[in-house]
Amino acid sequence: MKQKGVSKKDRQSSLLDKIRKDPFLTDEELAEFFCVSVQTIRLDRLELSIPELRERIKNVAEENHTKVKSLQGKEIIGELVDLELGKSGISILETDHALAFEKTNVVKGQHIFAQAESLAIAVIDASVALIGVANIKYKSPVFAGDKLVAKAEVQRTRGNKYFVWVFIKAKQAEVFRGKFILVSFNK
Amino acid sequence: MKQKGVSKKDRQSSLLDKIRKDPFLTDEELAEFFCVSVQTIRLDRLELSIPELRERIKNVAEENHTKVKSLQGKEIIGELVDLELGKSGISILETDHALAFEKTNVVKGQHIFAQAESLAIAVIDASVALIGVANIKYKSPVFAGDKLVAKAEVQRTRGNKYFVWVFIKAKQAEVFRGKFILVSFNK
DNA sequence: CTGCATTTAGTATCTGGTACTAATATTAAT
DNA sequence: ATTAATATTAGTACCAGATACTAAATGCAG
Repeated sequence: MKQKGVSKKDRQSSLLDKIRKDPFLTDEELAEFFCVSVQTIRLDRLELSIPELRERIKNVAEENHTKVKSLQGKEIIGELVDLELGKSGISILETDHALAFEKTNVVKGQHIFAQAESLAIAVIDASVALIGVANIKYKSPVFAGDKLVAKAEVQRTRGNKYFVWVFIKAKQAEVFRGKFILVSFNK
Repeated sequence: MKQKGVSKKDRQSSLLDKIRKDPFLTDEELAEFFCVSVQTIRLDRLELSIPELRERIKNVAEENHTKVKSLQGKEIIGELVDLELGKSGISILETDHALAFEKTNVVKGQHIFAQAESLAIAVIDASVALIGVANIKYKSPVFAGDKLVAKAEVQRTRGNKYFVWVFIKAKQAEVFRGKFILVSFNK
């Protein structure tokens, strides 16, 4: 049951791999690659229930289309629910497994940090502020599903420097606190 | 030059919008929506140089396919160039405008933080570690294009807790330092 | 040599189009 | 109202990349 080197089984598993790596290949290109006829590729796809090129492309597009949306929605990480420019702000971040470590379900610190930082920036005015120094403490781990409520308060300003405290709570408990020193550039 | 309500111009700008929002619509569906013939839709697309459905889907897919790849490639943010598990590690992150504020070209703190954090985790072993506490200082701003070299060192371990220092330099100058306290879960 | 799996070939058909030609509104201006 | 320009619709031929189906050719193993 062997031919010029590769059996049907080998070809099929290799086909799966090939298509997984590059879903943009036509049957014709695949046929050429495997040195078989187009019909053979089609039979293989049928047996492995791999959809046709157009379906594959559509799947990739659909998958990531929704992903991009959710990323765009997070220009400011978390939802800004209150804002007094130059004074204070509140944002809420609904965490989920996408933000957490797979095995432990613990939300990655960078997301918590990003929420705090983006809120701190929003309070001053995102477009022209920059983080100078931050002093941060994670008080306790956050688990996927927790709703994070971040409060930012401008402590004081000195010239073009802003000192902003951000506290984040999940279920009443404080999980994060940090001081952000922001420098404004627009005179 | 007006018909049952909508002029050509209105229809076309509305068409642009419609397709931008949902690139997965066929000419037929669009024709039905606008109550015109399929040919009219095709003329409109021609005038507005909107590609056909399959091209649109392909574009979405391709765009996000590469995006997903680069995100996957950044599971560890920055490139790991040296690693002694449980002891130390070095990663390099080439920054660009995508990581920076548009107007000021200053790299957002969260990316620097993410590099440091992911390196700290990598040194211990990503799969089972978690950030407990971090104490961070941004020493000076980083500009898009700067190459960030992060060094991590495990200072000491106590039980399942690891104390890791991370320093990041850009052009010899230290731009970041932080202490990460990691807790390992796998006994 | 026989028999079954595998591979190849070929035809009809489908979708969602392009490219092109031509006819038919619609409407503004004279 | 008539005419000219604009907009819309209709219809045909064709294409890519397939599916679905039938049939023939080629292993290759027992």
